[in-house]
Parts: sequence; structure tokens; C-alpha cells
Amino acid sequence: MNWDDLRLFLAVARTGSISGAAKQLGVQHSTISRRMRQFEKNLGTRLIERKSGRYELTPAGENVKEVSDRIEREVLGFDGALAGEDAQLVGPLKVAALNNMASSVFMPMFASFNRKRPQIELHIIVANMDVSLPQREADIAIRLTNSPTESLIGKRIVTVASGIYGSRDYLRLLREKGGRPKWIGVECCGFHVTWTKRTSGSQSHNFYCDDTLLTLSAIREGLGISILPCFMGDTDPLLERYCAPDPAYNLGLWVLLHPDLKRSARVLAFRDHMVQEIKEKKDLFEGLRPQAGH
Amino acid sequence: MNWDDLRLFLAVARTGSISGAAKQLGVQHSTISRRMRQFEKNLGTRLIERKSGRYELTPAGENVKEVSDRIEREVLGFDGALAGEDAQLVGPLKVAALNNMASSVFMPMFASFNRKRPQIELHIIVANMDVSLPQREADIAIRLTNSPTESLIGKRIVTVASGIYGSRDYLRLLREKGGRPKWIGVECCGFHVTWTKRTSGSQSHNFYCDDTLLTLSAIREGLGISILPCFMGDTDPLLERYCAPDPAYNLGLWVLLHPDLKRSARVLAFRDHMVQEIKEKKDLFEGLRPQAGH
DNA sequence: AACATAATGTGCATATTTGCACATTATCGG
DNA sequence: CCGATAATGTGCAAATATGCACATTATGTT
Repeated sequence: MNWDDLRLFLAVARTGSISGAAKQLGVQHSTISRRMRQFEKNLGTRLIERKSGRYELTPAGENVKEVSDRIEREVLGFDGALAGEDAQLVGPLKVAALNNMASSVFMPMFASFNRKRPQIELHIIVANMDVSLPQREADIAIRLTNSPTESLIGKRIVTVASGIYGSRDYLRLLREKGGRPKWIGVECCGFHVTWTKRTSGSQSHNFYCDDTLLTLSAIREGLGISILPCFMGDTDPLLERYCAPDPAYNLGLWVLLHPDLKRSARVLAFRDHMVQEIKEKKDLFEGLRPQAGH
Repeated sequence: MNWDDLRLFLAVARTGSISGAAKQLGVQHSTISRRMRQFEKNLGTRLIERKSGRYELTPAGENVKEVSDRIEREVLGFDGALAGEDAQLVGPLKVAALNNMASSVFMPMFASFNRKRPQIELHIIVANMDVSLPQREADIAIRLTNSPTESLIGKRIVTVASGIYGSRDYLRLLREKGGRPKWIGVECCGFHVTWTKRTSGSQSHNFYCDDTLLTLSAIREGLGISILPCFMGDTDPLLERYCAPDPAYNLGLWVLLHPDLKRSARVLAFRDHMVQEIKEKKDLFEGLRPQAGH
């Protein structure tokens, strides 16, 4: 019996669907479907049954799930202990960061760390939702928040200011013709959604972006204005500030790690590197580098 | 992390070598070697180290072995429970039998079971050493022994008589010329080794066989005489008995299963089938069918 | 009932893993 | 030290697993 099938079954049991498990494990749903069928065939019994639109566990499946839960705890326990004590500056390192930051301001920082420490395999995980450090989905998370999860270790390195940006052409036309600017709708995170709603009033949108990078592109296209972090708005030559940053938009930039990993040499090496690099760009993050011409 | 790597690591930890683990798991040693290296790389730490001709565990490896032991217990626990309650006459069934019996007298019996129950996937495991039923290396074992493992369930179905056989030509020449016969050396099992030594006296051998099928072939070639079970000697037209079976050579033929599986429908179906088939050939096993012409 | 969407299944191409054969290294005995 | 054997490593072909694109089925809404 392949023990790894238990890990896969556990994902199906927890999500209640094949597509949910596929998403959680980062593989194709067809892979999950096939492996589950084969696993059940090997065992000679059904573990899951289709009921009212979701998969429910058979009695046998309940039993196997309990076992799999215990196995996961065992695995997470030693995995955490191993990684936490690892004094080697070698091996994999999973870093979770927001898509907008990872592909822009942070990428040069990742690259310089990679050049300095090529034996450490960097795995950048971009997601606009928090990845779970306790579940070892990542070793380090770089987060924008004013209230980080308390059980994680880390500090607020800089404050990230945000302002309202529009393209230069769009704003020039707006100044010539007057009138109210058009707001781009955002669905990237509750924070941006809330502030966009408050600032734009009851204006309705006909264009929505669920990622800040998309918002940036939409602004460049002249679709309107929107809230952007200054490190993005102030570094794009086609954009300019519609108005100055409002402290109400401020968020903290945190480099967080799980307590289990506080002695892992490569995690600490990466953290220290990022802290230093971020501090060197403190002005940019805090909105003190507006573009010339504003 | 692939949980199945833990199962593989456990085999290496227990056998102290890559080739040992490969043999235990039934895969190529190169597969073990590669997967272990990759597993260690993924973990970022060494689990095994080469010391005086064997692999020993690092401290981290000791920790992971304990976890893997516990996981194995979990897996064997539910696997046993699942299989034991399985009322389906479908799925895999692993049968362990000696090579000489599996390929001769039992094969027609396996075949008839397979024709009767094609939904049951028969896996015949031949080995001249006991495979472990508690470790689920097999579901059923057919064994020749006078003292089966007490914790297993099963009974002695027939007695297997053995006699000393030689080829017809060899024995005819021996009778014409007189003299003492030459004994073929055996290394197949302690039982045969002991009785060969006692019966042949201090005669030394220059030809050894470590499998009864090999012994049969050597006898056919006229290399000498040797002890063979009657079901083998009495069914080969080129062989005849050098002397009658000696009850001292008798062994019991047992069909054994693990207590966990005493309610598994397909295990019981196979057991019942074999018991019936073996009883139908009781005379042959007990040496009551000598060849005509003896 | 019709339609849209989500979830699952299937065929085929691609990627990955494994077996095989040979090479290299390590160990043991003379 | 040398030779034989056992254990491990490597390149390549074969086998297996997975991703992708599409098909089919299931579910929810109008």
C-alpha cells in the first residue's frame, strides 16, 4: 500500500470534493479522481460516497480518516522539529508573498538572496490569501496587515502607504475637462474593497480587478483611478498620484515565521536578508518617493 | 512531502542497506537509492549515514524512524481491520507458497480458483522462506511444517511424505553395477539439509541445489539421489523411488491465515477452495501413488 | 423545463519514475 | 596487496503517473 494515498484521501475527506482536494494539494482533479479510485480498489472497499453534491465518508472511510489525521500529526510533528533544528544553509525554502509584491518590488530581493545562497532552493508561493504556516504550506510569509496572527513570530518592518493613482493621460484629461473621476472596482481583498467603497462613494463600477497587478494595468489603460500601494504607483512612469497617501490606508509589512522554525538556519538567513532589503527601500514603501512631475 | 517515502525509509532503517530494503519492498535497489536521496534532499537533512558496511541512522533518522514505526502500526491496524471485514469476493489476494509446490501441484488449483472467481486478483508470492502474514506480505500462506506459528489460524490438511528419488536410468545402472549411490547436496531448507546429511552419512557433495525444483532437475540429469516430496517424485515419469518413504521425513501441509482476516470473504473462499483441492489429492501427497514399475 | 455553472470522468500527450544493464565503489578473505 | 563478491550509483529505455483539453454528469437558478 502506498502511504501517500492516505494524504490524498485526507484532503478529499476534509474538502468533501475531488476538486477541493486537487486545489489544496496543487494537482489536477483528474489525478485525485484516478488515485482515489485506485486506492479504493487496492483496499477492496469504498471510502467515499457521493451524497447531495458532496463526498461523504463510508464507515470504513471514517476509520481511515482518523488514522490519516493521526499520521498527519506525526508527520507535521517531526517535519516541524526537523526543519526547526536545521542548521544547514541548504535545501528547500518556501516563501509566501502577495502576487503584487512578489513579482515587483520583492523579485530583485529574492534574486539577490538566490545569488548569495544558491544551495537554498527558493520556492515562491504567491497567493492573495494567507497560506498556512502551521500546515507547512510555507516556511515564511511576507504579509501586509495591521494585525498578524499572534502565534507567528515576526515584526513590522515598515509601513506601506497607499494612495490613489491614475494614469498621467487620464488625470491630465480630467484636469482639463473637470468632473469626477471614474473608480475601478476591486475585489482583491477586504481592505481595498472597503476603502474603495468609502472613498468613491456610491459610484458603481463596471470593471473589477481581483489582483493589484490587474488594478495597475487597468489604471494604465485609463479605465479610472484606484487605491494602490505607493511602492507600485510611485514606480510606474505612466502613473501619477491623484491625491496624497492617506494614513488610513496604511498597512504594516511583516516577515513572519512559525515558532517551530525559529532556529532553522536557512529560514533565518532569508528573513534577515529580506528585512535588510526592505529597510533599504523604506522610503519607497512609505510613500516618500513620489514621481517627479507630480 | 510524500508520505510513502517514510515507508521506504523504514525499510532501509530496518535492513541497514539499500539492497536489503529493495528486496523487502520488491523494487530495484536503484529506485531505493534515488528515492532516499531525494527524500533527504527534500527534508534538508541526512537520515542515514554509511558506517562500517551498513547504513546507520543519524539522530534525525532515529526520530523519523520512530514516527514511521508508529505510522506503520496505524496503517497495519486499519488495513487489517478493513481486510478482515471485507465481505466482497473481489479485489487482490496475496498467496504465499513454496516455489516447488506453487509451480507444480498447486498451479492447477490456483487456476481453477481463478476461473471460478475472476474478480479476485490472485497474487502468488513464491519464496522458500516464510513471508510475514502480520506484516501483510501475504494474506494466506501455504506451508510445509510440523510446527506452524501459533498465532496464525489454520489446520494441517494432509501429511506430505518424502522419499529418496533417483532417475530411472541412474538407478538401473546402480543396480547393475552395484555400489553406493551419489547424493546431491541440498541447501533449500534446514529440514532437507539435516536429513540428507543423516541419510547420506559423511559423503561430501560437489553439486548443491537451494530449491527443490533444482534438485528435481539434478536428479533427472542423473547427478545422484536426493530426498524429494512424493508429490514431486511420484509424478515425474523419469524418476523412481530409491527407497520407500520414511515417516521421519513427513511434514504437515498447512493453509494459514492471520486472525485479522478470518472474516474476509475472499480469503476464506480461497482457503476453502485449496483445502478441498488438496484433500482430493491426499493420496499423492501422502506417498500412496508410487509410479508403476517400482 | 432550460440554461449556466460546477464537479467529475476520459483520451491523449507529456512528464516523471522505475527497471535494466553496466559502471563504480566498498568490503572481505586469501 | 589482489581478486572476488556485494553494495551502490548512473545512463538509457520502458513503464507509469500526471497534466491538459474536452466530454459527461450533477446541481442550482430562473
